[in-house]
Amino acid sequence: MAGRLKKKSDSFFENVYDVVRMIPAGRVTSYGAIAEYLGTRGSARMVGWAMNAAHTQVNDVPAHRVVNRNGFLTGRHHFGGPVIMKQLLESEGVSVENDRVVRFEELFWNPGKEL
DNA sequence: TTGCTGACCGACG
DNA sequence: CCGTCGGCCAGCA
Repeated sequence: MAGRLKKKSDSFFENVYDVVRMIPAGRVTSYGAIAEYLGTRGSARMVGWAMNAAHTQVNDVPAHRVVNRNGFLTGRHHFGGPVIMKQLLESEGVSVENDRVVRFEELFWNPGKEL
């Protein structure tokens, strides 16, 4: 069998999407945490940029569960609406106030730790 | 092809 | 305390 069971991520983006999809509902993570899990801690920017490309993906990428290190919804403007991200999070039971995730530290999901 | 940008993070002064 | 800069990598003109 020639090989690869899974295409092992042709792109760095695929890796990011895979991690983001693993985030359980009602939980949130940060760009840096994903980057660190992928082994590229310094490339946290690419994680955010991957989210931008995620919009082109047919698969549902819960990018709304990804926030910055402070728990602020930095990318809320990229969902097609400034309140979409907030509503999605609240729909999953995550309280968002002042563009910030309430009890972010409690809801924080570490991909390298939880897995 | 080269160069710029980008939803971040951490360090430094 | 707050402002600024560097780093990382991939997509796009």
